[in-house]
Formats: sequence, structure tokens, C-alpha cells
Amino acid sequence: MNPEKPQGRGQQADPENRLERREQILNSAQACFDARGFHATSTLEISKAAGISSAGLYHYFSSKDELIGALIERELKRVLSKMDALKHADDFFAELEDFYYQISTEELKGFSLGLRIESFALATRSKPIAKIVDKVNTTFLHELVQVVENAQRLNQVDPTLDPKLTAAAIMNITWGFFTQMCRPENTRADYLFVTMNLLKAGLSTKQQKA
Amino acid sequence: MNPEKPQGRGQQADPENRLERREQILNSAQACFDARGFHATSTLEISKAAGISSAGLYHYFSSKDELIGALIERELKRVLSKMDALKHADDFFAELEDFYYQISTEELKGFSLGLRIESFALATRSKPIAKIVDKVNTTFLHELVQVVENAQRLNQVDPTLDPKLTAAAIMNITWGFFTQMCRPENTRADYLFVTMNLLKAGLSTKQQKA
Amino acid sequence: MNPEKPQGRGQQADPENRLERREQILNSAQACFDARGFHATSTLEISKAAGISSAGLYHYFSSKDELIGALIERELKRVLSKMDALKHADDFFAELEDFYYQISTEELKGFSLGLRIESFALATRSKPIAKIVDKVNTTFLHELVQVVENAQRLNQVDPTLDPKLTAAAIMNITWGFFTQMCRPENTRADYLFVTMNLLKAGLSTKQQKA
Amino acid sequence: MNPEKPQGRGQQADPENRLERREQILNSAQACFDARGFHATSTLEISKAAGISSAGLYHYFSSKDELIGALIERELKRVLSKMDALKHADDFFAELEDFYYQISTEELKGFSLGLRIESFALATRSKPIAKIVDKVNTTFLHELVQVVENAQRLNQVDPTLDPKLTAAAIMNITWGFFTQMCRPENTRADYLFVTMNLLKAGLSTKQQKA
DNA sequence: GATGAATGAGGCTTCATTCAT
DNA sequence: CATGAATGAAGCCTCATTCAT
Repeated sequence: MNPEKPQGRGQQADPENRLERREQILNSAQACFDARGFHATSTLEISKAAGISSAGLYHYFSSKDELIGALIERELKRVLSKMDALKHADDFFAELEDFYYQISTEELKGFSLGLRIESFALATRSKPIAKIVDKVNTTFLHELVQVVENAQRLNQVDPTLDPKLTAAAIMNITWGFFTQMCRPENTRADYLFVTMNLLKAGLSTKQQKA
Repeated sequence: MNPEKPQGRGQQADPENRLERREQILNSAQACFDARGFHATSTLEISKAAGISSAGLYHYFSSKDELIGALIERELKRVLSKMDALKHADDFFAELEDFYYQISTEELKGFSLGLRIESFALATRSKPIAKIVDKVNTTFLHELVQVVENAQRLNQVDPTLDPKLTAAAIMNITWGFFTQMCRPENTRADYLFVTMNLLKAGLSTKQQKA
Repeated sequence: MNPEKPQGRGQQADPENRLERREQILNSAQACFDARGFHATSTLEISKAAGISSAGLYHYFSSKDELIGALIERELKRVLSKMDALKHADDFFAELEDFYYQISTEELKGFSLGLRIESFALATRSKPIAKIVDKVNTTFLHELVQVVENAQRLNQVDPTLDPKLTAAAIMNITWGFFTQMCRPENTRADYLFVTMNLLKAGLSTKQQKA
Repeated sequence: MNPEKPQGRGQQADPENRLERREQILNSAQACFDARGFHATSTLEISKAAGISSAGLYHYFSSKDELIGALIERELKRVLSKMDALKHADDFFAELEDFYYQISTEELKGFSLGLRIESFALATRSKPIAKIVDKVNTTFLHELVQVVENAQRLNQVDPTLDPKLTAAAIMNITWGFFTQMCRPENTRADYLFVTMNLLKAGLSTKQQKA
């Protein structure tokens, strides 16, 4: 209203601006959570990191839990975007390995592995978070089904396998990999190798009868 | 007065008594943690559940973290004791499936799966807990190696496989299973099936060359 | 509603207000400490006396120790302000006697003598407090040097004396006086007399050679 | 009673033994207090250092405050014993300087200077401790009077001075010295020099009219 | 929309002391 | 006399959230 105070890029009720700010806050929050975990990070820390007042946070998120939920959901989108490559992969197993590799080195710039596990743990205790985590998992699983079907079309994954169960198998082993990668004593190379071996042995089209 | 309950104030010349009491506290604590998680359970709750004063807790554990650590360690022992069956199994895969089955139904009367995941998450944030979790994992892995070697001797697991990497593969998939079982939407039967299939396909002795 | 008391919740755009509130808290804290000592006064007592919640205290001071430190520092300023009179005194010894008199009757409205001694005792045990107490002492000593130099210029204090050592002597005897005044059985008049005599005998310009 | 359990040097109701044990406890307590101060030292620490149970402590002292009181009183005796040398000194000022020197280097093996100040501070807050500290001071002052009278007899201290007031002056300056010595930034040599100078100037027999 | 102040509730821990044995 | 266990009371501090401006 006051032309003398345009405050940066405008701060009016511009709805786009609002979303942008929200995103910034999520970024700051993610950095804090990554560093110290959900529980150990206070809303004050987050607001400071985001450059707002602690009350300001509540204009964008109605509670800390909501913020965490939003973060988990956003993270899903980020991961899903990486799945297109998988869905249209020519070499399914190679692409999958690359996917694991990226996630475990956090090249995805998303959640740290620790936060991923923490989300799961949190879901055990908080209904709202549980809802979101479940939704994320369902979506992810659903995508995996498509990935599997594509790989079956290419005859890289055994076409006789049930796509849903196969997706579940991948999900299973993927989370196992995440879990193990959380402990720094575990060597990534080894676990990546082992993980892929298991998947190849279990899923790939058997060629012995040719 | 009641020789079965020499508790209350005063000295129990019996050093065994102390350990027993400690164990009782661990039990109460486990129940609380199982119900509400590590973070949401207060030391006051635990002490109440254990029938002591809040201060009394600190005669047995020097901090909440130590208590949690002791619990995690105790849990390891419980699980390890179940591994003897695995080590001397005649039918490795059948026994393993039973092991998973038990753990996922908590027939082991140990940690809930949620707590297992929570331990992992906690380890990411707390050095002391990390130490204990790592120790637990190392021990568990070490036992798995022996389990694998036995299964190889029986020619049920492919003898050409490296025992250590194979144990890691089992570890990986086991934790994946735990993780998935934490979400009630996931059907145990399905995941158990999928998990076992993956392991059988990946590890069992190939007979195609006969 | 009352423009004189814009307190309560909400933002006081006035940054001065914050300092004022801080000062109020310091006043309340000082009263409590004076009455019961540093250790025996709880943060709750202080906050009640200041009319805030226990948590509110921590908006102004990050810990009880910091509060104590701030108090000690503030006290220094109060005392220093009284030293101008000394620095520009026409009759050094008379002015000094008055200074002692004031301090020992707490006309300075500052720390009670007990608190002064307690600060010293605390400094022996707490590094942060030690730092502040040392700074206070150094400043005080430094001022005393100037006081001495002025008195030497007036030929009331022997000009051949080393100003620094002389200041130390005054410091020494001053603290001795404080200490003794803490015990109510000691008569102020006597000790004031004794203290001044010692100082006069030790410091004043010798005239016997005239 | 049981000849099989003579427990070291006998533990029967031997009253002498009791006193010995008490003394041992006082020693341990003093060490703890010296290291951490009265407040920061817990009765548990003391009992551990003394090699008794925490309940055992209460067989010898009815409370922590009583223990502290006993310690302060014991300390007085130790210091008093060092005053004989002063009372019969040939060279009063030299002997006094030595006395200061010893105390400030803790060659007396008694209280640290910090504890001395702390005692004073404590006396401001606790009636029972106040009583003891006052008694200690009175006794000490009384002894000083005799010391002064002796020095006057030797014509080293001006015989026209009132012995009581003179003793008070020494007391004053002594405590000032103690206080300053508590802060490590203050050089002992300087303060010792200054202290002695002040005393000599203020108290010694004036010879200018000879 | 934004803020700094304020807070109720609660968390973990410590301590001096007592009691039954 | 000696002890280990037990505890009530309290202490300091933190946090998610709200309110007045």
C-alpha cells in the first residue's frame, strides 16, 4: 500500500508470492531437519533460517507437523520426477542402479537418508504424518508397477512375474538399502552390489531354457 | 514382609535383586516406548509404569539415552537367541521365513517394528545410540555370516557366494521387510512371500546345470 | 490500552521498551538475589517478581548465569558513576570515606555487600562469571589509578608512590572493608575509622621533613 | 562382635575410632569442596570420596550444613595454631608477611582461598553457618589482639594505638588480601608488597621524632 | 502479512535426606 | 554402625504456539 515500502519483490496478497515464500521456508526447514532431525529442530530455528519471525511461520503452516508433512510430500514429487527415467529406461537394471546411486549420494538434493527413515519412524507415532507417508508410499509403489511393466515389456524383468508383487519386492529391497546406508560403517559399493545382485537374480528373465 | 517382594526402601543385600529390578524397569520402559515412541515417552511415564519415583530411575540408568541404549542392546540378545535355530536349521529358507514371521508378529515379545525403525532413526542423531546400534548391527551381521555358511554347507545357499556379502544381502532385505511391515496397509503375507522369493531366487543353489 | 503500560503480549515496535523491560527484570532479580543469594534464588522466583513467566525470562537472558553476569556488570557501572566524585575530589580522603560510607549503607541502591562477596565466590567456580568479575575488577582498578593520580596532583597522596600499586592497596583495603561489613557484629563506625586511618597513614604525603 | 570380621582397625563403638572416621570424612569433604565449591559438591560425592555410603555420612553429620560448619571450625583451629608463631614473634612484620605468604600458597594445607570467601558468602545466607563464621572471626580477632599487644611490647607496633582497633585493621587488610588473591590475574608478589606496606605505614612505631 | 513478546506445559535431571535391612 | 534403595521437591531450561500491535 505504501509505495515507499515495496519490500523487495512486493509483499501484497500476491498468491504466487505466497507460494514462493512457502517454498523458501520448506527449503530452510529441510536444511535444518537434515542437520538435526525432526525432533531436535525447533520451529524457532526454522523461522530464523527462513528469515521470518517465529509467528510468521504460522502464516504458511498451521503447525510443525503440517510443515513436516508438506516436506515429505514435496520430497515425493522430487523422487517421482526421477522415476521417468526409470519408466522409459532401455536398460532397466542399469538405470535402477543409477537411481540408487543418486539417492544414496543425495545427488537428488532431497531428503537425507536419515530423514527418510525418520519419516517412517514418525509415521508410526503420528496419524497425520502416517497418512502422508502412506500416500507417498502408495504413489511410489504405483509408479514402480509401471516401471516393472515397462521392464517386462523389454523382457528384462521376467514377464511371468506379477507386476504388483514385483514392485513390492523392489520397494522392500530399496528401503532395506536406504536403511543400511544410514549407518556410515556400511560400504555403499558393497551394498549397492548386493542389492542389485539380489534384484537381478530375483527378477530378471530366466534365459536358461533358451 | 513379603519375601516375594522385598522391594521398597532399604538394602537388598542380594545383588541379583538389583538386576531384576533393572530388568523390570526395562520392561516397563519398553512397553511405554512401544506405545508412544522414544521421544514422546517421558521419563516420568516410565518411572510411573515401573512403580518408582522419577528420581529412582536414575539409580539404574544414568540418563534416558542410556536406558534406550540398554533396551536396544537387550533386544539384540533376544533376537540373537532366536538365531540359533537359524544357525542349525535343516531347512534354511523355511526357518528364515519362520524367523521373519515371528518378528513381524512380535511373537518374540521384543521391540515392536516401529521401535526398531526408530532406533535406526535415533542413531542418525545421537552418537551414543549410534554406537550401540552399530554394535548391534555388526553382531547381527556376524551371526548371519555363520547362518549363511551353515546353509552353504547344506548346499541350500549357493556355496560359491561370498558369505559376507550374502549376509549383507539378507540384512538388507530383512530391514526392508521390517520397514514395510511398519505400515499397516502393507499385507504381511504378500511381503513375506515377496521377501522369501527374492532371497530364494538370489541365494539358493542353482540346479539348472544338472 | 494504557499507553503507559504497553506491555503484555504483542510487539513493541519500540526497541527502547525491550531494554526497559530488561532493566525491570534486572531490578527484580537483584531484589531476589539480595534477599536470598544467587544460589537460593530460583529463576521462577525471579520471573514471578518480574511479573513474567518463567519462560519469558529467557527472552531477555539466555541463562541464569547470564542474568547474574549482567547484574554484576550493571553494578559496576553504577559504582563507576560514583567514582567521578572521587576523581575530581578536592579532599581525597574525605571523599573516599564518603564513598565507603555510601556503599556500606547501600545508599548506592546497588548490590548488597553480601552479593558483592558472593560474586567473588561465584567467580571462583564459574568461568563465565569469573570473566565478568575480572573485567569489573580491572575496570575498577583502572579508575582507581586515575583517582590516585589526581590525589597525587593535589599532593594529598604521596606523589612518590607508584599509582598502580597504590590503587591496588586501596582495592585491597576496600574489599577487606566490604568483607568485614558483611558480618553485622562488626561496627561500621569502627571499621570505617580503621580503614581510613590505615589508608591515610599509608598513602598520605609525609610532611615530617618540612 | 564377630571375630571373623574385625574390619580393618576395629569398627566397634570405640569412640576414638568414631572421631578418626569423622576426621577422614572432613578431609575428603574438604578436598571436594576445594575443587568444586560448597554448592556444587553433592553429599554423594563426599561420601564416595570418603568411602562410605551416602547414608553413612549422616551417622557423623546430621546435615550437609553441619558438615560445612564443622569444616569451617576445624579450619579455624588450623589457622590459630599458626598464630603462635605470630604471638611470639621477634620480628612482627616479617612473621606476618610469612603468615600471609603461607596462606596464599596454601602451605597451610587448609581451605583454599576460594573456600574462605565462600564461607563468608554462605554466612550471609545461612544462620547456622553465620554463627560459626562469626565465632571463628571473633576468635581470630581475639588472637590478633594478643598478637598486636605483643608487637607493641616489642615496640614494633606503635604502643599508642588501640590494640582492638589495630587488630581490626589487620583483619580488614587480611581479608582484602584474601579476596584479591582469589583472582588469578592479581599478582601475589605485588599484593603482598602492597599489603605489608600499608600495614607497616599504618601500624609501626613512628621514629621520626627521635 | 508480519512481528516480537509472552506463555503453559512439560522435559530431564539432581539433590539432600530417610528408611528398611 | 552401615548400606543401597528410594523419594519429594525442586531446578533450569525448551518448545510449539498465540496474541496484540
